[in-house]
Amino acid sequence: MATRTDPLTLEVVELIGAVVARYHEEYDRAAAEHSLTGAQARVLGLLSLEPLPMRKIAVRLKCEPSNVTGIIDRLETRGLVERRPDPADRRVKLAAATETGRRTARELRDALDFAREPLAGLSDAERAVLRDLLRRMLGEGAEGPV
Amino acid sequence: MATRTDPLTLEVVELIGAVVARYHEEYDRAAAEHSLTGAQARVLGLLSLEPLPMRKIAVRLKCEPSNVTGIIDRLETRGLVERRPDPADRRVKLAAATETGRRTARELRDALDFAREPLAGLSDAERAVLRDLLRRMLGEGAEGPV
DNA sequence: TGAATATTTCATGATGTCAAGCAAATCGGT
DNA sequence: ACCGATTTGCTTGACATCATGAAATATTCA
Repeated sequence: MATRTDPLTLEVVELIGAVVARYHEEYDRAAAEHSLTGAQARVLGLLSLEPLPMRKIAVRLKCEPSNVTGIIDRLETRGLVERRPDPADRRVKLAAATETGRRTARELRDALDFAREPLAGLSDAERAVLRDLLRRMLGEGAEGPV
Repeated sequence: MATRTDPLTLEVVELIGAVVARYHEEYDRAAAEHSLTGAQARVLGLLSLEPLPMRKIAVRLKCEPSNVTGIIDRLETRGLVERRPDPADRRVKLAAATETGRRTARELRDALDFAREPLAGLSDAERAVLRDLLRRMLGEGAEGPV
């Protein structure tokens, strides 16, 4: 069994650190091209799929709801998102991407090279192996993707 | 060849997103146990290996040097880091971890379960495969680890 | 009615950028 | 070798974003 100090494990951990760094670089770069911050791009991506109450956005982002207020404020100011009342519960405000917001989110997804470029060098079989290893690494506790 | 929309590639990208999220959770949690922010923990980790000029810390963090000033200020206030003059160049200030800082950095590394826990389920052979796939994913452009 | 929920506001702090400033090193022309 | 101009390293200040926590408000639920 591997201890945490064996060279192979250490190298894998280093590589994962490099993947994390690379992921953020790409994400922030793509966001910046649309004058968005990473957090704004992430929320816009969520809302481009479906409107969400503020509270649920906070859960997805793992942050306080009061924080989400500001992020949505800034997206709303730029016309990418709008607040709608929830007909079922008047306490709730649904944040929804506008048409412009959905377009921006699509462009952002397309610009995110992290998906294609680094994986392009791997064959289908290798990608399948990678998928299985990552799945097992993340274990059962990892339901929802980002 | 895989397009960016084939289901396998998409799942791998999702899994990588999950790994990134998990990595940060673990890192920030470990840092918070020592009342450190993620950025502070990262800098302290760097400085526990060797003293660095402010400028080089900024390069490692990919941020402006003026930002590093504040981070080092806060670490210095808590006695984890000290500024020393560089004998070779009097413009330069070397940030160095104090004895307390090195101890904190060591405890932090030990508390970082991301290294052991998720990888513990993989055999040596599987870890080797994972290493090779990650290496190829990152390509040649990925010299320095985090 | 009273407790719980959803959102916002306010205060505060960490992190990030950029522009401006100072001190020290380096360069180029004489 | 000298001296002025530029460059380099760091800090400061102003400002925006992101994050937390406490308090206020409105609405729902028991």
